[in-house]
Amino acid sequence: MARPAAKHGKRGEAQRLGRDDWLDAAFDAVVDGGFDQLRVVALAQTLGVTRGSFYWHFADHADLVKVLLARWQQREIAEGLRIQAESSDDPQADLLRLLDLALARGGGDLKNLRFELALRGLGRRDSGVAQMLVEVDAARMALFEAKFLRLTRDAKSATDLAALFYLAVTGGFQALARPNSNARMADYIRSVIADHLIRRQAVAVQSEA
Amino acid sequence: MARPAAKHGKRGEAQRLGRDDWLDAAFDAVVDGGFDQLRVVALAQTLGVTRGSFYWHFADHADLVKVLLARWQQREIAEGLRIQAESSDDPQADLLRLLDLALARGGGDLKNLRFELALRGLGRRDSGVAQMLVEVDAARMALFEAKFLRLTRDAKSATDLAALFYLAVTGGFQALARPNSNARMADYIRSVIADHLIRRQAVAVQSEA
DNA sequence: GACTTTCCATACACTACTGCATTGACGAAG
DNA sequence: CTTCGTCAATGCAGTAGTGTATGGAAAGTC
Repeated sequence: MARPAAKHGKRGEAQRLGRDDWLDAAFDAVVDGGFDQLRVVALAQTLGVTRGSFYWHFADHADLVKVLLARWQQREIAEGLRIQAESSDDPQADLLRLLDLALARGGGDLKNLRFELALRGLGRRDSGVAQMLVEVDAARMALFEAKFLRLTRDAKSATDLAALFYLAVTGGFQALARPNSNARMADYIRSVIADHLIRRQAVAVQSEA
Repeated sequence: MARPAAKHGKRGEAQRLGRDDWLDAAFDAVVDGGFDQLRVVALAQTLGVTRGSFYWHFADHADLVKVLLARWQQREIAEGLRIQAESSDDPQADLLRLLDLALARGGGDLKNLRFELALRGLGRRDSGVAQMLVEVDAARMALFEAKFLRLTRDAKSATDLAALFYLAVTGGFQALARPNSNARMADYIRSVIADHLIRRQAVAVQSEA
C-alpha cells in the first residue's frame, strides 16, 4: 500500500512533517470542536499520515495539549509586548486600535477568538489552565488600564473602565464566535463599546478643562 | 449481587428514579465537564444504578441532550416572563435587580451560569443550539432595552446601553465561572456595571431636567 | 391473585481511541 | 557506501463508552 493521501499543505509538496505541522492541525481542530474533540487519529487523517508519526513528535495526547498551550501563551505574551510598544500621541486612537485588535485579532478570521473561548472552556475544569488565563487577563487589564489612565487622568475610573472594557470585549467574543455571526454584528459591537467606553470618556475629560 | 449503591438523593430513600432524576444528574455533569463529557455510564454511577435504567427513560444519548436543552429553554422562558412581570416605579432599581439576577441567577450558586457557558460552547458547533441561543439572547435584550428605555427616554441610547449591558454581563459570566472565583470579584463586577451603565445614566437624565 | 406497567440488572456486540513496539524508508553526514 | 538521525507505516493490546436484547423484580390495577 502506498501513502494514503498526499499532503497538499503549506507550499505544495513538503511531505515530511514537523512538530509545528501537528500543532497547527491541533489548533484548527480545537478551533472547531474544542479541546474535548481533539483526537490524535483525526489529526493524522487531516495531515495524511498515520498516528505513528505523532508518537514520534509527542509523548502522548497530554503532551500535545501541554505544548499547544505553551505555544499559545508565548504568542500571547509576544503580542502583548508588541502592542505595548506601539503608542501614539493620541490615547483615544490607541484605545480604539486596541479594541479592533481585541475583537478581530488583526486578521478578521475568528480562529484565534474561537480558540481562546475553547481554552476558557478548558480552564473551567483545569486549574492550571485557569491560572494561566488569570495571568493573561491580568496582563491585558494592565495594558488597558494604562491606556485609560492617559485618557482619564483618574486612577479609579481608569481601573473601572478597563475592567468594564474587558468585560464587554469578552462578552463580544461570545457573540462573534457564533457559527453565523455576520460582519454587521461585529461592527455594531465595536461601535457600542467605542462610543460608550472610549469616546464619551474623552469628551467628559475635555469638558472638564 | 445486591444493588451497588443506595440512592441517597432528594428526600432520603426514594429508590426508583424518574426522568427528572436523570436530567438533574445530566445537568450537574454538564456544569462541571461540559456537554462533551456527558456520559451515560457516569450518570448511572452517580445515581447508583446501571445503564439499563437510562435506556428505559431515554432513546439514546442524543435524546438526553435534546430533552435537557428543551427543559432549559422552557425554564428560561418562564424566568423571562416572571421577571417581565415584576416592575416597580423605579426603573433604576429594576435594572439593578436585573443585574443581580443575571450575574447570580438568584441563588448565588454558579451552576446555572456554568451550564449556560457550556451551552454556548455547544452552540459554537451545533447550529440548532446556536439558533436557540440567539432567540434567548434576543428576548433578554428586549427585556433590558425596555428597562433602559424607561431610564433614558431615548430609543437609540436605550438600545446601545442594553447591548453594552448584555455584553458586560456575558463577559462577567466568563470571569465568575472560574474554579476559584471569589465573592469579591462578583461584587466588583456588579458594582462596575451598575455604576457605569446604570447609575451614571440615571444621573445624566436627571441633570437634563 | 393474575395482569400490567414501571424500573433496573446482566450480558453481549460494536465502535472509537489511545499507547506502544517493531520495522522500514529516506536523506544527510562521515 | 555505510551509518545515523528523522519521520512514518503497521500491527497489537487495552480501555472506555454506546446501544440493544432479555429477563426479572417491585409496585400498582382490576
